[in-house]
Amino acid sequence: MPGPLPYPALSAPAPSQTRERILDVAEALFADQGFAGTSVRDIAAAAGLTAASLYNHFDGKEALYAAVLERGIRPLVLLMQSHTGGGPADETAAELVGHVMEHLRRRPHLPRLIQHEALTGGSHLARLARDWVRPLLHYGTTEMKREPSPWEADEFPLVIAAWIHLLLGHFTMAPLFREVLDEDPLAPPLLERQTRFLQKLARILATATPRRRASSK
Amino acid sequence: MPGPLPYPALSAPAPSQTRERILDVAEALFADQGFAGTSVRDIAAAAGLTAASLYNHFDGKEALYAAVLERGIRPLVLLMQSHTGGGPADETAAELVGHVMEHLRRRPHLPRLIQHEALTGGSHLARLARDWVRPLLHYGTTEMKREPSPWEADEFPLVIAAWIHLLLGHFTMAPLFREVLDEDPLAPPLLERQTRFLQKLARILATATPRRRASSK
Amino acid sequence: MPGPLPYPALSAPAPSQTRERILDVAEALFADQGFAGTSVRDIAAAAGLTAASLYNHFDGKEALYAAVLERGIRPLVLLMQSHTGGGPADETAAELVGHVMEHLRRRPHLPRLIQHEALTGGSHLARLARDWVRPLLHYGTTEMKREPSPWEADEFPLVIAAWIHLLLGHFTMAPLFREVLDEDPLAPPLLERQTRFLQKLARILATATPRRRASSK
Amino acid sequence: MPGPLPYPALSAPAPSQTRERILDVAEALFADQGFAGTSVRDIAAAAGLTAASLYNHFDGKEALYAAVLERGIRPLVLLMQSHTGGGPADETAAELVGHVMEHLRRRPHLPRLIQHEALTGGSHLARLARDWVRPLLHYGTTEMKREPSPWEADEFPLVIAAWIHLLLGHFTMAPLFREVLDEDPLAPPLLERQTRFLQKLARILATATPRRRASSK
DNA sequence: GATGAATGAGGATTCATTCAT
DNA sequence: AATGAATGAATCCTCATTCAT
Repeated sequence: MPGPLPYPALSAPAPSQTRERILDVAEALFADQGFAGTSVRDIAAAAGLTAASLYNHFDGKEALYAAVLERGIRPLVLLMQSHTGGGPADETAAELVGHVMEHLRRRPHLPRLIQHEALTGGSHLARLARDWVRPLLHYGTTEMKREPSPWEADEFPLVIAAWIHLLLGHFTMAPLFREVLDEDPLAPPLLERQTRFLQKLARILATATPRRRASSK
Repeated sequence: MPGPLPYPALSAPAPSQTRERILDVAEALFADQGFAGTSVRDIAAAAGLTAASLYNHFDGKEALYAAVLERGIRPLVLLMQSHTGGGPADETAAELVGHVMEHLRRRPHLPRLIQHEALTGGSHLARLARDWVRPLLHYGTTEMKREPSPWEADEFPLVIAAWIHLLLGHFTMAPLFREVLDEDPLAPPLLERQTRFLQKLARILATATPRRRASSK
Repeated sequence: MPGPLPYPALSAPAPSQTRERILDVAEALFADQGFAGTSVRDIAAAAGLTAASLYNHFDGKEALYAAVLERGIRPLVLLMQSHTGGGPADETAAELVGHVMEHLRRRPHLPRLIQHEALTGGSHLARLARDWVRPLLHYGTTEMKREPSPWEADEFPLVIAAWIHLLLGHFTMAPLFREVLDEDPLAPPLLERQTRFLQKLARILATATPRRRASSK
Repeated sequence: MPGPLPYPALSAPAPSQTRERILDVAEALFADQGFAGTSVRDIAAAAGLTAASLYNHFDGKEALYAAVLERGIRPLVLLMQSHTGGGPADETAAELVGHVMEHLRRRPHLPRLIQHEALTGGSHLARLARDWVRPLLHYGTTEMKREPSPWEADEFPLVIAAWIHLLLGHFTMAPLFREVLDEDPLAPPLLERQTRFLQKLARILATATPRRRASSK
């Protein structure tokens, strides 16, 4: 049932099929090769255009990149927001993991786009941090405060970060593990196992006895 | 306390101070901007040379990159090998985490180099997989078989991968989290906390009840 | 009387004035300085372009060179083919000499292009040999078999080669002889004398008594 | 009497074995690829040296080229001089052809060096013309005046030039004809046949009826 | 909307040459 | 006499971008 673009722009004014096609191929190429490693000409060619024609749709390479990032990250932000009102912690965490994995499964370029941007410290990092990481941090911290957990308060951000690493890492490291596993990390079977694995981990951590520091307190 | 190059090359034919300097700056620049985003001229300039002079030391950009990768990864491989003979699982895991973190602390560019390579599916991935990931996978799997753990056999590779994501992610995502945390993820205090956090996680997982199959089935 | 390009390409997809201009100046420069001695920038400049612009018309220096060679040699090949049906040998030889000289007079760069290619053993030699020398060899040999001549069968190829040396040599050696003669070898008067001289030689050889080897036979 | 390098060293003042080796490989490379197409580094490497070391023996690329040319052409000039006093024309011509061919057989790079220089109109053309072509022209003209021949006076230079084209062409065109003949033009058998062919041609021309002016006018 | 053509800036690499060792 | 290291200039070519059509 879901199309290639799960979050259908909500109310876009006819997204100009060509524009969308450019965004698609640009997303794939930027995710593969990063901003510096991708040429406008290659993007245009992959979209069936000349480089010159691409400038009828975007103001330049940088603007195109921004659009790709924006289009990719907005749904992720929305997904986070839609989970801010939660239930019992042990379920919510596993649920959220499931939903995020489901989202990334449909947009497998996204983690690599984010990772590229994080690595090179690009100019969109600030927005990424503000719109995506900060809310997530806030939500996660709030959640962890509500329920007992093995973690100290000053570890909360590290826990959130760890979940991001686990979720994205599976995608960003896929080419490396593809070489060494028998399966493609991005193929459905392994994606499902990874999802269940992470959910299991979430449950283990949720039920882990927070008995430490009993003496230190 | 130790110098910047803890693993003294083991078999260098005369480190040629300039060559080493080039490798240093190239490592930093490649880690920051990736292969495509880094220009030979910039590397040379950062090393106090002309681009032409750099070619007296390396056969080209690609060869320089290979040398950087080689120099960076070899110690990591050796570190893995030196831990293949382990003690009680619960200690070994935390210990290994500590040692790896200590190593990465001294060579903070390494995780980003690896991540860049993994993202772009570069030509050195195969070597990376063979020399580093595969042994690690083998060692970890063996270790997990020896002791009870919450994980099924088919989850073992995912556990290893997860640890890699956790260890490297802290470094590769540092620029992103720097924007949102009050601290620099690569500064000593947070590095130490991350180390202890991961070790704690290791212990929690090691002692988690392996209630699998018994109840779920 | 006709223009500079007597053989109107026969099947050009739109000569694109600029492209033709580039070919013209490239032909002159390659003929003067050879492939290695000619820079793309110089060609572009001579055509009133930037080097970058030249790449909108040709895929690279090598491709441009190939196009120059192709454009130069094709008419020569066609000229040869149009003379394959001959009359009495003594006339045909002199006639052919006249036609070839007339052709070379209009395209004086051609012999030097060919000579450069032959000297450096370039990658287009094989094509040159196949399309131009081999048919010429075949035709000449056939012709010589039909009429008595002073030459033995195993000398036929050497005779053909000799004619090539005589025809091209006048052009390829022009700069050298310009220094020592009072006239320019490529100026009309001397070109005409050279033509008549070669035709006279052709007639002399055609009528030379083949009395040799009378005893050996 | 002669210079430092007439034929095989006869009495050289220990020509610095290395210098000679450089000259040898430079001659071969310049003959193959021309001046522009040959790099100092390649020459040095072929001589078993570094480019820097080559500068201990020659003042630079241009000087080395000049030395190669000088060393190659001087013997040719001497050869010409030694034949200035001739006997009966019909023998002298064939004899001279034989001697020149013999000389070129031993120094097969020479024709290509000369041809390269002639093609590119290099800076050594003047010397070449003065020392080699002009005497040859003078000698040949004188010789032709002494005996009846089919040629008019104003054709004399063309006859000389033709002989040069025939003699050198066999060598400069060798790569082209190698592709199309069954034999290597520079291998002994074909070299001998070419020599006999040219000598035969010389005799034919020498005995051709000088019916000029008488009938044609 | 699309494109061919043009271009300045910059990409990696090679070149001939110098100089201290 | 030989070399490693350095370099300015030049090599071919790609880049992102513009503009008239």
